[in-house]
Parts: sequence; structure tokens; C-alpha cells
Amino acid sequence: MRAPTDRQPAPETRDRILDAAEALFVEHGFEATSMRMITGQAGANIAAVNYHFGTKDALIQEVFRRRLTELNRRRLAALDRLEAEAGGAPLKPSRIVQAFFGTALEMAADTTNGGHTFMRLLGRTYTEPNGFVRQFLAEEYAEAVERFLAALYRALPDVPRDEILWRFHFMMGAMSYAIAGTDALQLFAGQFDDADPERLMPRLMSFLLGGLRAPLPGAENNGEEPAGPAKRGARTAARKD
Amino acid sequence: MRAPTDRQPAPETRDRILDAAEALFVEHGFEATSMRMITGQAGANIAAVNYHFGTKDALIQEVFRRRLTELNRRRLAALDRLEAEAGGAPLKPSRIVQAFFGTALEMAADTTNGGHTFMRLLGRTYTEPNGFVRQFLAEEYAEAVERFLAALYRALPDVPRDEILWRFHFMMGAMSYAIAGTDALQLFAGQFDDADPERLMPRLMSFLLGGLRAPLPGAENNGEEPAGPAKRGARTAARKD
DNA sequence: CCATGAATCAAACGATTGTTTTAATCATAC
DNA sequence: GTATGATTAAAACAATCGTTTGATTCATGG
Repeated sequence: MRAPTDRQPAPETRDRILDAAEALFVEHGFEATSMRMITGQAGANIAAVNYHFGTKDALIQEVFRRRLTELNRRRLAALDRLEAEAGGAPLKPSRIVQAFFGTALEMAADTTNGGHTFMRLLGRTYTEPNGFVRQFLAEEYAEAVERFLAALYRALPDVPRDEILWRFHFMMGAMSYAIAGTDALQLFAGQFDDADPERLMPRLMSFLLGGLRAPLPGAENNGEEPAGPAKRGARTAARKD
Repeated sequence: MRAPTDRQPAPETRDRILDAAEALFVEHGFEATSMRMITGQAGANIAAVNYHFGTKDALIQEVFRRRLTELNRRRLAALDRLEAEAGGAPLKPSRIVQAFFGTALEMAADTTNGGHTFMRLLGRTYTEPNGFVRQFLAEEYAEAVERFLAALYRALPDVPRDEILWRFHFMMGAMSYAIAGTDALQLFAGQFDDADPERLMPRLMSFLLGGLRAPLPGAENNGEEPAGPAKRGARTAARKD
């Protein structure tokens, strides 16, 4: 009676709990969301969580696992497709970025199946203090990050790998805010006249690619004293497309 | 006996509590940090927090207030300086970005006075679910955001304001990850060979400016099908420097 | 029709939460 | 030295936390 059957899809209580937990985690965070809030919203008994998942931490993990596995599967499928088309040649950075971040944005645009809810949760979880959540995320992401970084290294052989790594990191931050911030961050109160999610994708893509292809630091033409307009021949990271 | 004196700087217990709370909030988050953990690390009695601050929420607010007021004061001072130098002319976008994000990175580089600790906390708090924290942040930021956005609008008159707003938003995301991620995000496990904080500033600045000046979306040369390398005359957001 | 095991239920578990109370201690001014 | 008010201290407050228990319901196959 300890472990529920795992060959059957399980009726529905289990899924209702996952959905409720996902929504409540977004709204209140992990710690501030109690088991009673979850089971209450799911219309289940308080003991149902421990019965189906064992512990609260295990529930959190499962909330992430079911979506994250799918997200990274799609990402890797998109990358596979690109590499198959290219036939051994290095990929265009813009395509790589599109495959990784565009796929995430597509999931975030799905408001009917909970994808939107989850992506908001995911965005704020990258920086979550909770230790075991971070480690779990790292494991789930390991393969995808490794392959996409390798693709970027190949695509930008002249850019130092440290630089690519950092910029990939920056891009993840921008994407997280893009998703989480649409409704979460009211720092720019009343300023978002146009929060059309339709336009978010091209907006973010332009920004990400601009950052990725920015002139490398160290070249003294950047940042501090950029004397005149648009120096020609400025040292640039990526002009592969 | 209810309200402590507010004309005296107060001895030190109050500050020890703030420092302990700041450090513990970074490590565990707000909810997972108990009053007993705070007072324990501060070497104070459990009742000291409620005596000095009234409530846990008020303590959280004070942790942010004391640093955030200073940070935004410096930001606005830097902007004042730029505008004084320019004498009425629009500013260079790179200078504006430097004044806003560079000032934050400088505070994050201060590892001796808790600035580093706080900036890590701040970065992950922008997306905090906790309602009253977000509202408090919005109020503390209102003036600085308003003035910097206005400066960017003037600096980039040809760029739609919505676009500037979004890119400012993206930049905040990238910066948050830049600070919080150095130690928090181990997603790229073992990959950060060069996490030298000295180099973080120019790296982030290059990325932010690249994103800010990226070609605007909508122009069909961007993102999806960028046929050839580096189209000349591509529509670009900002080439003021 | 009954046996079997999964699923649900109400109720309680001990532990920990933020906060309060009441008394003791401390410093300072008269 | 004694009064005054700020600070600290120990102890307890009710409330809520995640989890467990043991009984009951339900579905299914022999």
C-alpha cells in the first residue's frame, strides 16, 4: 500500500494535485504554499499528497520533472533538426538561440495547458535558494545545456568560450524576466502599454541576438568611451548571420 | 516601551539582526528563514526582532530599505552628473546603462560591507512571489526607473517606447542573473572557468548594450530567416555611440 | 460473492512557526 | 542613590507546518 501503481496512468487525483501545486507555487512560492492549500485547491484529502508523492519535496520535484523533461526534449529535437539540415556545417547562432529560447517561449505562450504557469515558475526558480531544487534543475538541464553550448562553440569559433558561457547565462536571465515579468514584476507600474505576448517572442529574440553578437569587452571601443557613432569595423563577437 | 528611540543610531543589536537576516535570506529565502535562525546568528534574543522591527515583514522591508535607498541614490546621482555634463543634450545610451547597471554591479562587487550579499538577494527578489515585497520594491524603484526611462526615451527618440521598456526589462533580467548566478546557478556545473568578478562588469556591459542596440523586431531581416551574413544597412535601434 | 489492494478519509502526531508577555537588566539624568 | 525609560531575557502563546495513523471506501479479478 506504500507505492501506488506506476504502470497505470493513475486516475486523476494525482494530476489535480500537480496542477494545483504548480499554480500555487507560482503565486506564493514553495515554502509559503502549504500542503493544505494544495489539497484544498485540488479537492483532495490532505493525506493524498504524501500517499501519491511521499513528501513535499518529492512533489516539488515531480511538478518540475513532468514539464521540464518535455521542454528539453523539444529543445534537443529542434537542435537535432537544425544539425540534420546543416549536414555537418556549423549552425547559425540565431538558429541555435531560437531553438533553445524560442522553444521555451512557445511553451510559455501555451496558456491553456499550464505551460504558461510553469514557465513563470521555472523562471524564478533558477535563482531559488532551495538547495535540492537547484541541484535537480541542474541535472535535468545538463544534457541540453551541454549540447547547446557545444553548438554555440562551433558556431562562434572566434569567440572565447568563457564569453559564450557568460552570454548564454545572461540570455537565460533576460528570458526569465521576459516570462516572469509580464505579470509578476510591476516595477514599471502601468508602463507596459503593450504587453502583447504575441510580440514578446520577436522582441526577446532581437535582444538576445543583439547581446550575443555584441562587440567583445576588452576592446576599448566598448562601453566606457565610445567616442563617435558606429565605429566601422568594430570588433564584433558574431556576425555569422 | 513600544517604539524604540529613533533619534539615536541605536547601539548594535539592531544592525546585527539586519546583517544576519540579509545573509540568511540570501541563503534560504524569506519563508525558510525563521526568526530563531536570525536572532541565533545575530547573538540576540528571539524577542529582539519584534522589539526593534515589530514584525518579520517589517524586518524584511528594512533589510531592503537601508541598501536600496543608497543604491538608487547613487544611481540618480550618476544620472544627475551625466545630465549636468551634457548640458541639455540627450545622453549616450551607453552612459545611461552604465549609470544604472554599472552602479549596481559596483555595489555587488563590494564584498566587505555586505553589498555583495545584498545584491544577490535583490536579484532574486525582483521575481519574488511575496506580494508586499514586490510592492515595496516597486515603490523604492519608482523614481529611479522613471528618470532613467525618460533619459533613454530622449536618448533614443527613434525607438518606440514600448521597445525601450521591454529592453530595459530584459537588461534587468540579465543583470540579476549575472549577480545571482555567479554562485547560485550551477546549471553550467563546473563550466565557469573564469568567474572573475573583475571581468563581470565589462562582460555584462557589452551584452546589455548589444541587446539595447539590436535591430528592432518586425524588420524581417531579424531573427527568423537572416539569409546572408551581416546585411548592410540593417535597421538598428540605437547607434548613438 | 468475496478477496485483494489501491485510494480516500478524518483525525491526530510532534515540531516549528511568528508573536507576545512579564520580569530582569542596563544606562542615564536628576 | 534613586527614578526613568530603553533594552534584553526566559518562557509561553496560539497557530500552522509536514507527516502519519488506522479505518473506510472503491474498483477489479477470481
